[in-house]
Amino acid sequence: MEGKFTILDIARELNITPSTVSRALNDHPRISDETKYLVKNVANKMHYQPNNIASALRKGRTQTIGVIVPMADRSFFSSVIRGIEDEADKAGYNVMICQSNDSYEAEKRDIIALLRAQVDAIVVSIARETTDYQHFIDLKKRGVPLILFDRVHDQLGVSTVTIDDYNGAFIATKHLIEQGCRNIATIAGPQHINIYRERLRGYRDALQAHNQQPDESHIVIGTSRIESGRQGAEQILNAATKPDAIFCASDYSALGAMQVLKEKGFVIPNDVALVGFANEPFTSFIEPGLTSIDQKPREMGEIIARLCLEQFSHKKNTSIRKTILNAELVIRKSSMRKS
Amino acid sequence: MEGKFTILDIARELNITPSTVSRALNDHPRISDETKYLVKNVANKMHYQPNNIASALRKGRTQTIGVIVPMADRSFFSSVIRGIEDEADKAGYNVMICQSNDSYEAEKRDIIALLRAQVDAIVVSIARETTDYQHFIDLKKRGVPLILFDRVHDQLGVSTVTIDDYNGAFIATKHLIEQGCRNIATIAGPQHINIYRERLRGYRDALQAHNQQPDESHIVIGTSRIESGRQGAEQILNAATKPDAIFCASDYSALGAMQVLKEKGFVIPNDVALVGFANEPFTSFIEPGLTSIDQKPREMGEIIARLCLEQFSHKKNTSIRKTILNAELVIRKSSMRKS
DNA sequence: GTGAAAGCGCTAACAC
DNA sequence: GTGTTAGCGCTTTCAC
Repeated sequence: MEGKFTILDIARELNITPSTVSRALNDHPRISDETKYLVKNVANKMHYQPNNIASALRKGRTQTIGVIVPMADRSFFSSVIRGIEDEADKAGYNVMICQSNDSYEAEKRDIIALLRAQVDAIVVSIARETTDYQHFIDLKKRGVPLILFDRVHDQLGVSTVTIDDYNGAFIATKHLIEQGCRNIATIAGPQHINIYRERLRGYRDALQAHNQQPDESHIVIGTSRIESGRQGAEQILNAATKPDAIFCASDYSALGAMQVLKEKGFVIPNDVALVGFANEPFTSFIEPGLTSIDQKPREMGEIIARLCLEQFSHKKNTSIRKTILNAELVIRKSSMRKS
Repeated sequence: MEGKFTILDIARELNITPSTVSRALNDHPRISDETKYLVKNVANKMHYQPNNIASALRKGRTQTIGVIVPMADRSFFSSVIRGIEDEADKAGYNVMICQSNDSYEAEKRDIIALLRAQVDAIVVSIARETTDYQHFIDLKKRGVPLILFDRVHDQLGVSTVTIDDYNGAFIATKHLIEQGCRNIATIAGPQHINIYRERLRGYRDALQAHNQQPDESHIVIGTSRIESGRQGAEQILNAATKPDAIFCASDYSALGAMQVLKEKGFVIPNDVALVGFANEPFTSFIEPGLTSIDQKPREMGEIIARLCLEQFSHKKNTSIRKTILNAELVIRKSSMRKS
């Protein structure tokens, strides 16, 4: 009972050929309106469902975009995916999602799975573990359109979509300075990942721009996970000079830091102000609310989808585009020392 | 540069026929080990990638499982998906994920998209808005294997995987009673959804089993969202008798309730104890930690995948299986009145 | 504006 | 144990 009818059935019904039916269904310009009308009518009556597999085989395209994210349960990533889906759906494209779980091996497996599924393009936010980019280079060689977002790698010569991480970190740090903080520490992310490098740079430059020199013992490199935030906070609190603020390159590390600060009896923001990065929903419902940087995930997803669609139409034209969205500071209690 | 080589290339190279190559690649029993070895060797050397589209067209199966969840960014759902992926991957199956966003229309669109993608089975956790089940009936008629999980509908005659929501609610309520609570309110979920009906029933029965009669003004029906928890808590606090505990059918409504309780100056758990449902990660990092019911999402996903694979092999045999997993109480500070 | 014919890459009877 | 043959359903060049 699967796909009961085929274009052949429609053709027979109308005493025309399958080619005409195919063309009519696809709104081919040289088919008369009458034929189109007739064909579509019969198709509807028969509840005809096109067999996309056959179409894909013939056309060599599946109308599917593959997406690999480190973790689908981070609101940032799932929102980006939603954005991609929205735009892709409008153009009749499907989206296939894989999670790398921040693992290099899983990321490679995911790429193979998506190739096996014959997706028309692959969209990736690179796994934390990944330091070798050969699998992406191979992808390019094979001619599969590749688009990177958020956690990107610049030397790959592919289109990327990111937010302005540098500026996000800059305005976050500036905000802390404006709140009167004079010893701003930071829990950064892995420095082999572009976004975390940029965030650290933004932090440093903001301090310098306001004539503060960063205290190197106040800069710790961690990951974007809760546990790493806990360790980072411990380490910072053990430094010679006490911090009065911590800028975290991730909401999750900020959360870990918040836990440690509370456990040790520090009052947030009065003793230590806190800023995270990503504007995950939980930032608004923990106590105190966590000031963070919004990354415009939905918008990002829509842009990514449009980039894919563009590549599909222009075919050869490999115009590489680097899109950088504005980061936006969302102020909550964790950093409000002045009313 | 896509899939450069085909079985024909391998066949020519070895002076055998494509059919033999196909059989060798698929470990057909009647092919000699030597031929298999030879074929696989050449395939490797050529970096041969099978064209699954062609295979799918021929076999009428795509080796893909479609999954529709209300929201992929709820940890519960993303963990279930991870479980499905793990098991599916072992059998060479892909997983295609769609989000209904709790919308009936989106759910119908998702089903069409998955059919268009010609998935071999569809796995669904029903959207909140959905009260008409015709689209699922249609699916069954078309012969597409359908498996429901968590938010299921019993009258559909399909395999389902759920946890024991009744018992989960029962042990949660019992736990509150054992902590000395005598006025336990509840913020339930939409009663047209099986899981929320069961949870309410479990709550009622636990009270009765301990000779407490539920106060009807302490039972409010909401959704599984934060805002609904806020409203529910307001309503319960306005009742004639004051509650000393609230059992929430969702972690998110529990979170909303927690916010309201804190804002009004109630101490949790001493004034009002709180229990949620789902064991979302945030339950462990809010203050106080939220006692909740773990739904074994990973396990659930694995079982779902295995059910799919089973259906693929038995083909016709429509043995319907209702799997019910045990719910597990995870006690945190929000309900600990006794040490 | 429509038809004829070939073929995308693979699989599965049916042969022997 | 391997070859022959046909075809999954659709698209697309080339005709006219």
